[in-house]
Amino acid sequence: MARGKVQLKRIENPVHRQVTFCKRRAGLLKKARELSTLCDADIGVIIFSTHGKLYDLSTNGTMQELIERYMKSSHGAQTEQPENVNHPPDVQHEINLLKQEINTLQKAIRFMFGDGTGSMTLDELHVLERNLEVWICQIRSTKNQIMFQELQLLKNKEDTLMAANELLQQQLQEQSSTCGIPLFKGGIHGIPYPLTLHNEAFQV
Amino acid sequence: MARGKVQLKRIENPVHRQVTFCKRRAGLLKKARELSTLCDADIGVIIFSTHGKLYDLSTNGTMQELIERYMKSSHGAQTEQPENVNHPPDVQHEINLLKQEINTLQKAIRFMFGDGTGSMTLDELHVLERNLEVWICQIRSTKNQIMFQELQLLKNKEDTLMAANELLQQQLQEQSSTCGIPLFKGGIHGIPYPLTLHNEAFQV
DNA sequence: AACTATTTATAAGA
DNA sequence: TTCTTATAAATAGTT
Repeated sequence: MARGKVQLKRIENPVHRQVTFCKRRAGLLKKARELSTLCDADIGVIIFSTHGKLYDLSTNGTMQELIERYMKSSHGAQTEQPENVNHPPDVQHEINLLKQEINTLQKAIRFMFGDGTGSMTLDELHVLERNLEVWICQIRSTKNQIMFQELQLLKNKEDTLMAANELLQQQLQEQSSTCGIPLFKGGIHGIPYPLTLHNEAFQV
Repeated sequence: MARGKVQLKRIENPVHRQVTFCKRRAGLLKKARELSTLCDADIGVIIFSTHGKLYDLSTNGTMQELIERYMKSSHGAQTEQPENVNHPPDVQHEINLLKQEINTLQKAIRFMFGDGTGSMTLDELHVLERNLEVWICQIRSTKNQIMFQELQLLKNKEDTLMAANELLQQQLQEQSSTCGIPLFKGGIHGIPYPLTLHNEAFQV
């Protein structure tokens, strides 16, 4: 783009091509980063050079995450052969509702980070408050579920350990009575459950 | 890049942001195609707009193929590191905290939209719950502020209207006593405050 | 969507 | 490779 117009075809001179590749690659990645920053977009760029060397960039999170998101979204994506699909009105309505919700959420997140002033209307705040309450309920329910599962897990562990303990005690007892060697002063019965874990984590 | 330098940060005006997104997205994809053509490179670009809409381009073959090739090559790739170079440790700490928070928020939003399953740990859920509670408090406070302002506004309006009423009544009275024409049967005093608005919106 | 005044990117040269 | 610079391209603000 300077000192001469460029022909839009493969550069045959390999040195020239390599130099251009470096420069334009840097330019492309810079543009991608700028677009991401300015417009709050999530962008990934993958470049394989002629020689198969990989250069990549993902502006938010890892490329893995972006690719996963891509896999989920790619049905009917705006793949650069633009076929502007006109949705039927009911679908469009659904879409509009979702967009509105996303918009509210974005505003909400901005609201949360400090600038809390004028950006949201009373109605939006009201809706958001309701949503957050529902959200908290879901979270509490999920927390309970998780804690319950862990509790069960621990109980199972406890049972297993108790059974193991009993077995070990029996074996010890047999051994000591066979060999005539008491293992502890006062005999084994002074320490009723030597290996029992007294777990009190969930006894609140 | 024209008619004024651009600040490298999120464009707050949503209309402006959308326009810039369209223009620069087109620019980025064009650059990608040019680089691919000129330097015989294999390039893929994935763009998610703020609203989650997907735009993509892959210059040779399908994006699927490119992604597969990426998966194979990505070990030790020339990944563009977001200048994570020498931050002082305290700054790095701050950055890490923010990244963690962003991560939690992203998970949270995914959580909220249905898939509420295993993605979040108990600790993350706990933190999120706390944050949401704080958030709700802020929202309630903002709502109160807004409502209080509106209340003041309405009271002022009421005062103004009452004063206007009184003035009008006086004028009517003078007029009727001057002309000797009673405007209503039973005289004006039968309707004490004809123009008073009985606003009960905030008397809950 | 079209128009420009400017900024940015970069091709060629050093 | 890196820098410089003339020029092509991209695009911010405007209509």
